[in-house]
Amino acid sequence: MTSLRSLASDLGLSITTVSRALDGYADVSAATRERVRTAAAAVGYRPNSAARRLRKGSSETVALIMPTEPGRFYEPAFVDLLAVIGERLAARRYDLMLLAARPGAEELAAYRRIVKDRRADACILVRTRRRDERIALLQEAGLPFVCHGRTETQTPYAFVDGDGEAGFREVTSRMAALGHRRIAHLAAPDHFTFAWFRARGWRMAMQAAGLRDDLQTMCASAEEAGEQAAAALLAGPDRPTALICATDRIALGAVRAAQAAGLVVGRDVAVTGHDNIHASRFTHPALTTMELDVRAVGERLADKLLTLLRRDAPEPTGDVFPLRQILRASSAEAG
Amino acid sequence: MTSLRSLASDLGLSITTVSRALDGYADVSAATRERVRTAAAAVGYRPNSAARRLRKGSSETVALIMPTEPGRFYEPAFVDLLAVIGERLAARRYDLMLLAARPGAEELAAYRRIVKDRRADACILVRTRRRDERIALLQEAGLPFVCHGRTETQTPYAFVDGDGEAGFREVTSRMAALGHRRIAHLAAPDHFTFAWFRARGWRMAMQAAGLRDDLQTMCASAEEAGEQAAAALLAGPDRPTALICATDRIALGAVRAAQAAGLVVGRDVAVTGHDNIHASRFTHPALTTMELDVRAVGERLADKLLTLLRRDAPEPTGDVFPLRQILRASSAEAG
DNA sequence: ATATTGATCCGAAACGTTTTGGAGAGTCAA
DNA sequence: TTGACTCTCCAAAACGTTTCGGATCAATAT
Repeated sequence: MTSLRSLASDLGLSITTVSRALDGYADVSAATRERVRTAAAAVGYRPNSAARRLRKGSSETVALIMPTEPGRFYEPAFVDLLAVIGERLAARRYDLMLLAARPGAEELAAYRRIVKDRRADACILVRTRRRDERIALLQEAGLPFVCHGRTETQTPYAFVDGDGEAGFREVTSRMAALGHRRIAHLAAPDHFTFAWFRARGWRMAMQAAGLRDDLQTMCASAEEAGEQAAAALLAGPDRPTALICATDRIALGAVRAAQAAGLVVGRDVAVTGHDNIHASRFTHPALTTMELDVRAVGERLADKLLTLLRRDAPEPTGDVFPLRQILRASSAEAG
Repeated sequence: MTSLRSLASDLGLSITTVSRALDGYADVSAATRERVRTAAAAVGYRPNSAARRLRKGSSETVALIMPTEPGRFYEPAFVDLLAVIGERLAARRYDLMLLAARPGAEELAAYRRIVKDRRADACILVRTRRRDERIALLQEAGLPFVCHGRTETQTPYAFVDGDGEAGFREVTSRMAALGHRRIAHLAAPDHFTFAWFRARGWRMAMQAAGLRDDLQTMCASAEEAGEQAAAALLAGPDRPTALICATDRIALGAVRAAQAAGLVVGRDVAVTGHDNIHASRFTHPALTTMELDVRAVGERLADKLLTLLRRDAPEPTGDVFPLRQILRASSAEAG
């Protein structure tokens, strides 16, 4: 707990000078600056964050509010994302504050509190929806933020997202090229932007291949939901020969439904997912899927936020990352 | 940004009185206390946290440092745990600060920084190891903390853990009761306390059943590692008929190894895990496993921490939660 | 009548930092 | 000699809260 005061008296300087020396003002001679800095380093001085925040009026904190669903919140590589973002922010002396709130009123209230009390200098939004009230709230409040995922809005905003549309276009046209004709899409709820883009990619590929694009069912991104949805599709009149699932969790359910229907996945029916969750490599058969570089995404998110936090804040921009396709046995393209 | 000052002048009172009224001191009459409180509620006054922290010398923050492995950090229901803890702490106006650090020197340095700079009033430790330097560091520093998981130490400390020993004793003796004689244990690295307890539970059940307890292999808690370890065991001279895996991820690998060896899981060989990860219900066959009540654990962790943070801090205590056994087809007991 | 007590209230200091608005000393030019 | 300018440095205010040590006044005790 060495304070600026004790440092100053040790050095025979004023508090002002020590403070400014450490902050690198031109105000203080190079000699004393060096002297102050070595002394500060020697005693391991680090400014008291509460005092600094009080004085500067900023919190040096970035908030991330997890939308916790009534059941469970599941985001594929969320923990890795948190770790990367946390590291990156810590390097610039920003704290990462984690909050949890149920989507809806409680969630918005949490954001409003952050704005009103200046609890954070910026926010990270995850699980963005096509219509996302959070965006407008933060834009009006003028609080910098960056989204993991896109939303539908006119005003520019900062985001990082995976290119689900291209990814699903690619996997779908691969299936078409393999000779599949009835290729169904098991979509996640389309108020989530990611689900909308993936469905769009599938549809575009179907149209490009001249195939009917009405074999689509929507279900929650969970194994049970995927199982039910797939069972219904497979029991229908025109049984699909390929199931393009919005997420790996849906795909795991679909695999089970197919097996329950007596089909051999990878031979009678192809199944593909998205996320490359750990289990996807170890199901039987292993799941064809696609993957985002979480580290790259996390770093980009943090970097974007940090630039927004500078004084000369530029226009926010969005980045879309390509997906890496992973071919496995469930789609009969590889072993 | 209503301050105590504006509130005071609005009410024609001093800052002192308003502050004390809000804090409920007996110092101020019931009438004015009520008057102040309604006024504060009306304008939505909330004390500036930086000022409060500066003055009180506490940070009103709880830190959680994720040990990020060189590869990836994986903790079964970590996100849910975070959400529950975050909610619970927020109700008492504590912030949850999330940091990431690689285990070892970097991690310890992070804890030291928290201690030295008083960045947090308390810590939550996850992934505790049998020999855990973090414990001693925090105990010496006198910083309150609570562990998710146990460690080996003489001094009392606060923890919440699942009763892995009982859980594994139970599943192992169930296997023995079903007639299995060569029951192997695929253990996680035994510097993790959880792995050590699970191995112990298995061993005790084996001895109680009069079976040889040397069929044990250690491997990382990942599918690949489990697959290799299981493959080796199954290729050995005395092929085990049951594989008790320390984690579901290991079990998923074991299932695959068994299938690769031409065995039918659930008939030729039983496989069980721990965690009840999402995928475990949707593998083929579904995985027998066991589960901890994450919400209960998270709430208990937070509550323990909050009591430690009171002035009259009592002796820290530890709680062990029972595991719920989940019988599925992989162990040929059900479904 | 005076001292004592209790109930309310308040002024001012303190927490540790950043920043404003100079002060003092030296240099240079006129 | 004076004025202007530069280079260093610093005193003091401010951020918004909590808390210490009274102050005021009425009621009660002596």
